[in-house]
Amino acid sequence: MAGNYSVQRETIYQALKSTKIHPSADWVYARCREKMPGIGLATVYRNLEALVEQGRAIKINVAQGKDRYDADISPHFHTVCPVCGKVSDCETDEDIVALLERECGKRGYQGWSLVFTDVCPDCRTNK
Amino acid sequence: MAGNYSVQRETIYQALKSTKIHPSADWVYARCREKMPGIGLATVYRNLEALVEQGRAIKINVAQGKDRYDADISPHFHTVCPVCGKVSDCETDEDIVALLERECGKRGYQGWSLVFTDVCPDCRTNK
DNA sequence: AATAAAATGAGAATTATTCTCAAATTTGCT
DNA sequence: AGCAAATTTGAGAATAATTCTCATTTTATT
Repeated sequence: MAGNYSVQRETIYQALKSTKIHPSADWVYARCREKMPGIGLATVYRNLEALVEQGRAIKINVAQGKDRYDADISPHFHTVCPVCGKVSDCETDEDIVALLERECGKRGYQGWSLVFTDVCPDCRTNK
Repeated sequence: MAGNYSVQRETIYQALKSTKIHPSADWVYARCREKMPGIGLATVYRNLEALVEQGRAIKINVAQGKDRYDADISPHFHTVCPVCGKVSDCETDEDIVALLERECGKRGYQGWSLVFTDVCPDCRTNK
């Protein structure tokens, strides 16, 4: 297999690793442009997908339109704010992780995703 | 509060209740047009959202673009096929449900969603 | 260094969803 | 039942997110 590396891809990966906000493609694009003004949006989309395929990132699908990405591939839970769509990490109970991993294996599934709904502090305040 | 009823809304709800495929808006649209040829696509989108707000349906966010809806509002798990995006119900372990409900309450969250990744039989065959 | 393979940037194209608004339906009242 | 106010509809335009195309550049292989 040839290829599999480009300056852009690593820049994108670094940008993704640098944050815990579970950014969308356009956030990553803006971040990358600071270091690499010529980078294209399509390149960002392409490489985020590539990172997911390579197992270096995960994609989180939530309402509010945009797909979100996360370079933290360890098994963990997320919350989504039903008002603004913000995705956050939340306390991840290791016993539940173990249970889900076991359940997943038992059923022959490839993975799981546990997402809680939680109005975020910002949206709770502005209400 | 006035309003809150229309022939269209009930037709859309019936269409959604009639299937277990967790359809997207366009599927519901096509289904409704059989009984009500003049119905508009925007009406379907509007009412699916309304049903979710009323707690009569849930929205399932998965990759592959389209949002999916489900008139089954009982707590249950889903699988998503990473190849074709199909959403299915899967065996829902009541002990895990109870655990997640408890965890949710303990944390003050409003709800949870547990989705497993599983290549569906069709995609397993065509490979 | 030469060649093949893969990735890029730009913008066009596609897809899903939301918005706008005049007309129609439904609701609440008398 | 009849009427006004409120809500909802259908059609198509508008928006937003993502994917595609393709000529050029970068990376990998010899």
